[in-house]
Amino acid sequence: MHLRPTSYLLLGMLRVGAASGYAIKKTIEQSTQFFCPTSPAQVYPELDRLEEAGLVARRDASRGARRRSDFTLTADGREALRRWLKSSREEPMQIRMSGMLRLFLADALDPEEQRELVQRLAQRSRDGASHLRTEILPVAERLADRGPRFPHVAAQFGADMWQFAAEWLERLDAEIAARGPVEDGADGNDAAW
Amino acid sequence: MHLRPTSYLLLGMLRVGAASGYAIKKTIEQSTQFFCPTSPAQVYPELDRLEEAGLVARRDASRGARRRSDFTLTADGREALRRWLKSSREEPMQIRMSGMLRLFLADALDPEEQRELVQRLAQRSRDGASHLRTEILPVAERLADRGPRFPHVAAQFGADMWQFAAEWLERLDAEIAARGPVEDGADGNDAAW
DNA sequence: GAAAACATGTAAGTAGTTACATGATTCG
DNA sequence: CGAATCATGTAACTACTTACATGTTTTC
Repeated sequence: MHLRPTSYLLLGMLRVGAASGYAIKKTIEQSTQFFCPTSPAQVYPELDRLEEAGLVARRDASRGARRRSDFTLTADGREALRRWLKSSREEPMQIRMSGMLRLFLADALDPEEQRELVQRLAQRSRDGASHLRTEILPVAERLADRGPRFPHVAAQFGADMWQFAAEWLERLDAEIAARGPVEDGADGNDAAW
Repeated sequence: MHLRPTSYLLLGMLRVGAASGYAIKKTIEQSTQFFCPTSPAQVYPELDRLEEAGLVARRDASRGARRRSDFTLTADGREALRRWLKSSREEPMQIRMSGMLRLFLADALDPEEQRELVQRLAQRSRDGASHLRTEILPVAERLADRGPRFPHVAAQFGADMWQFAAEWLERLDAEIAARGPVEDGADGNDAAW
């Protein structure tokens, strides 16, 4: 069976102790959502698939009338995760950041509007950094005390990337401002490519 | 009609002079592929949609028996692009980078293997930076001479982000190395979350 | 006893991919 | 004249999202 990044995410979540589908979904919200968005509607079917493949074991954990399953990694599941992490066949190199496309297309705006756009993108980058620092990092830090350290590493990495982006965009804004009133001219549809 | 980021990408490509579906596809490969992947199979149907919505105008440009269409932005299309760039309703904040997920899950590896992973990710980040600098930036620079400057800005931004990531990961590798032989202990399935 | 959060899922739809099909033209 | 590239598309599939459906338990 073909495993996707999402599959490995679930295996990894089980590995660090999130036992039910619901717990996985919650954990994702507090940790990987910012770089690997995963909706609840993916979690349950994917757990079924993983069970079918023998990578996770389901155990009934219903309490009273409330249906509930707990999952654990099987030896195969553990091995599949390790093998994937060790394989050097990586996904294509991409860095997708909301806002990059707008930046790329900003020539369609007047300089004043360009600055507004760049400032908005810088603000959002600052927001991203601060969200990670206040909401995600503390959780990851607590987790690191008891074992898994890399969720914290990843959160720190993300926060630093956002911070870097914010500063980069602030510098860009200053540059646009410094260039003063337009001397561009290329506002039409100049066939330049 | 609902327009997606891809739609605005096409409008923007037409704006800077890529006239045919094929030209757009080629231009994407040389510019936005790294942060906004778009397959050829998306381009032609999307152009149809944009034409139907009156945002682009098709002009027959067949030469001999070879069918071919050229497109231009209509006033509506131009306006739609500008409106989107000015709207502050932005996509959710995300920074998706291949490799982040592996980093997040790296606790499943032994320290030696963790370093190998981190080194591999650093290498790929360096590759990303150098790809942008050698393949994408020069094209964007030539374009900037004749008008649109932001493709160059975006490429520079991307290259700098990759560079920052590479350096960050190199530091991480050094830290793991400095921590010396394992003192971790949490290799099992400790329910920590 | 109402609201929030727990817990699990399905249905319908969107976005995007891969792989293929077709043929024309240009270049060495 | 064969290969590469130009040029346009379709079919089938995969991944993922949004919105909904359903009921339970805990907490204020």
